[in-house]
Amino acid sequence: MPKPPAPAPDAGLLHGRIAGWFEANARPLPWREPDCSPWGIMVSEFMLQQTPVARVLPVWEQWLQRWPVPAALAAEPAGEAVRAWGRLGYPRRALRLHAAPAAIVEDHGGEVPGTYAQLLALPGVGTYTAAAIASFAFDAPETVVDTNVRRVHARLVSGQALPSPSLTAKEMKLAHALMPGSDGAKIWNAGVMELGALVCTARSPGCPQCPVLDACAWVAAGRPEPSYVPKGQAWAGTDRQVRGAMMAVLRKATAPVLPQLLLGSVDLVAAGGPAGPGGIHAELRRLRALDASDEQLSRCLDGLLEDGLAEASGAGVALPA
DNA sequence: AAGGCGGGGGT
DNA sequence: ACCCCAGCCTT
Repeated sequence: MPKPPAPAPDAGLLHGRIAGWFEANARPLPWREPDCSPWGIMVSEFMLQQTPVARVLPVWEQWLQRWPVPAALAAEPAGEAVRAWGRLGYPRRALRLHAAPAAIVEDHGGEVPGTYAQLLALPGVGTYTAAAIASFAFDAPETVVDTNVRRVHARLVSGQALPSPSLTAKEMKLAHALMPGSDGAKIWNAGVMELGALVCTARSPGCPQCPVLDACAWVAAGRPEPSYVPKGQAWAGTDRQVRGAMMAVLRKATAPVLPQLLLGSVDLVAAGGPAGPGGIHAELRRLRALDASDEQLSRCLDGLLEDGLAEASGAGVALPA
């Protein structure tokens, strides 16, 4: 009788090792506590889209205290969400995290829905976030693939230093194939993510601490260099920087801001106002310090209005009501 | 498939 | 200085 080819890799071994490592090494994050609501998990997932855990923690605590259920946030103006978002970055996420509860109230009786398809239909919820909420909040056997998971799979199974620039169908197929039975799905999803975040990091992986070091294809291959160089995002001088500075002004403002102040056509001293640190005046000076052109300032303000991150209010501009 | 969209801490 | 982070949406 011919010997069947050994499955490569031994998924069962990986499941046990990573689950054991996770139980012993997982960070105590509040959205992982057993009593955390699906809403709390959903808020964490929105905030964690491209923002590291350490910066999310304090803002998440404030949001959950202020808006303990989706309906509480849905009842507020969008601008309150944008203001409470603070400096987490990508403030469009705050708009979406404000719009999602409206859809939850409208379509799901105020309760975060529990299926992948229902979640995917919510504003700001893509394939990753839908799978993550379904898995972590509802223990649904969905396949969660984020940047950490992709990197772990690339190394452990594919022998590559880094995953491809964008998620491919082949990667998703591999991720599905590696999933354990539904009993272990949640721990597997969370465990692989945590392994990528704490040990199998992008820059300097802690291979000596890895629970699956002996099974790693990348280590077996001698840890080859990445086959491509990730393209970094420019920052200085970009519209994103200017938009961010304008949003910082609007968050600090307690009244509509005259557009001439944002566009730089009025002298700040002549405009008066409080000069103390931390106020709107300080944020305006930071905006001016970018030395953006009139065209760029105008383009950025128009963009913020277009995006709904700001709106006209009387003679000025303010966060959306 | 590619590009826009924040911001800060680690290296 | 540069890199990276629990991505999503539009073109």
